[in-house]
Amino acid sequence: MTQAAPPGLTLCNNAMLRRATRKLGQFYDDVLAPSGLKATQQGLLYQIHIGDDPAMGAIAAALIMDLSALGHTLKPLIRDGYVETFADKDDRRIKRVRLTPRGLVKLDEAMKLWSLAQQRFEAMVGKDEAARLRAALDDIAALDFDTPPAAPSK
Amino acid sequence: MTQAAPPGLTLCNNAMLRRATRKLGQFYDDVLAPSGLKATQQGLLYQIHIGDDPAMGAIAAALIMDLSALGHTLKPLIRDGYVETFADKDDRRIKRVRLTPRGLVKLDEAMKLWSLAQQRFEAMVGKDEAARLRAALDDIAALDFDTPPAAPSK
DNA sequence: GCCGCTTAGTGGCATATGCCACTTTCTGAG
DNA sequence: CTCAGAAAGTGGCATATGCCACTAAGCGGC
Repeated sequence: MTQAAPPGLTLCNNAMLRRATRKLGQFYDDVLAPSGLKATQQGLLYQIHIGDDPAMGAIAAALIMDLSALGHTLKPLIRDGYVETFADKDDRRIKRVRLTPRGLVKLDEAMKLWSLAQQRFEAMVGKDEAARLRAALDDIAALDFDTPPAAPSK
Repeated sequence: MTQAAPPGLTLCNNAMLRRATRKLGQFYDDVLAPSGLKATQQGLLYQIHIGDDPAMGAIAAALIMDLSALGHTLKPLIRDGYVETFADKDDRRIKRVRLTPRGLVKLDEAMKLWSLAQQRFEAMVGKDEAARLRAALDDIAALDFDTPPAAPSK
């Protein structure tokens, strides 16, 4: 099943985005299951990995997610010993995050599975189409919705 | 800020999708805020509205969401008196859902705000681009990931 | 009519995300 | 130096979503 959405539903950009996210999320989660990580967690570990002991705020900004949401999402990963935090040397307000050796191993394991999911997905929609899609999504992520309809001076 | 994602991040189709969903979700939620509904709730009310006393399973299938997740999401809406459920006359396993008069009024109110969000968004990315994006998302939603790489007979 | 299989939901548990109210630190103006 | 205001996180509360184990109801086959 999983038919094309009924005309009425197909019109809302946000609803369609969420719908596709649920679908794709289930797929990536399934493939990542053997690692015990969810796709969101794998993504978060990766984000931390490619950063240089990133501050929580920096991670949240990169992923466009609420700082507190990041804090919550980080908890199970800390609990399971994959990541650890430590205060910045110069600014004690800042809390930096890094992978533990165990987290690094787990990320490696997860990345292999991620590759499979990624490849399977791109084999179905086509590499070009996937790239186009990611570009479109990145554009959306970069939009500036602030300006209330009629933007004032500042 | 909200920079273009660092190269490394931009590669995961799933991560990019979630990231864009968070961003767009915040926008639609903001615009819908005056109604007291979240974009997800407005979407759910709408889905129920355009259906003919849809069964929970039907709604879940249309939105590609877990049946139990739908049940949970429905609770606050029932609590607030926007929707009500009733057993199907012929099959007592089936629980149908419909808007209450109050829910209908609230949906009308929310749809007006939704239109604003929708228009503002499409004004920024362009109507065509938006339509193209929705089509791509619908395609993803329609994919069949079941077949484990090498699909056997049955 | 009875039994096993399937279908539709429910409840509990866990993660994903957000917003808001605070607390702790920093910073800059005077 | 001192204090108001900004910046970075934390905790609590609420919704969004999923998976799994169950329960209740149809459906067939014999």
